[in-house]
Amino acid sequence: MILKRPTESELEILEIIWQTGSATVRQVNELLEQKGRNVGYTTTLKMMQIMTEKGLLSRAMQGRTHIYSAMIQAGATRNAMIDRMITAAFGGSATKLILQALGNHKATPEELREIRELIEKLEKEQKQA
Amino acid sequence: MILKRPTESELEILEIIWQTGSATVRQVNELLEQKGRNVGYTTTLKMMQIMTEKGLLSRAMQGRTHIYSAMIQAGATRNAMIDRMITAAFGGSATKLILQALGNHKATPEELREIRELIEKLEKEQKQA
DNA sequence: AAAGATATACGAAATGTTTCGTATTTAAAA
DNA sequence: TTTTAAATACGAAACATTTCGTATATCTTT
Repeated sequence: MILKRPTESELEILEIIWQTGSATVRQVNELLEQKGRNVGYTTTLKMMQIMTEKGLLSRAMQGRTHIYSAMIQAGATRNAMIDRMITAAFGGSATKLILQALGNHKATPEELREIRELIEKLEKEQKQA
Repeated sequence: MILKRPTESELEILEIIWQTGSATVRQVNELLEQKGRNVGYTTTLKMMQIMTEKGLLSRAMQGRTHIYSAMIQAGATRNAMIDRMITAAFGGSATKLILQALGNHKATPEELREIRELIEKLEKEQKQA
């Protein structure tokens, strides 16, 4: 089966399951509510059933309850999203994306240092190669 | 009227109009085809009509042809996309997005230098403040 | 045991997006 | 002038996404 990329709503659910490791429908629904996303229980249930059909989630019975886990990884999914965005809106240039993100979000000194260190590491690797 | 964010297809059209400045339906349709996006002429027409209703495009008559222009700016739209993505998939941290993008796309030495210089500039600004 | 709470299953309405066929008008070409 | 080409308008089909109501089963409480 071909893995379609998750929709916006599916991503909200995935985010929760990535954070918790695994969760029941009720848990996901309550966490969504805490996030201000008010949606009926059966809606969340249906979403998660569909996501299971699509291969985004898997589930295991425990008593009469399903425990859901993510079948796609957070990192890989985020990378795919970044790729798509770079292709769709940044002319294929990751640098453009990064410059735009850097320019428009106040980063703390620690964050800037963290990014700079990664760049310096990458530059060092390039020199060696 | 509330501005909804553009859909995927709408973004493709916007990208073209941002690049060309303005364009007719036929021009957009041909550029889409060049990009391998094969879609009927009337489909492109309808999309651009809808986008005009939504306030994403505007148009001016020239002879019997409409010349379309973008009503939303590339930079602002890209920022909004980045924001949404950071919120939806990176726990609200721009740094996480940047680190992930940096880690997964081979940047050329020039690109790395460009990013590093922006960071150094931002760090200098922070010291002054 | 009866009543209530809590699960899943599933159909289908509501909404949003994409695609295109057909009608009509106008310009260009034969 | 007749035909062909090229433009817009518009309805509606085809899909995809989101939402929820209702049915049914199973636990839990009274």
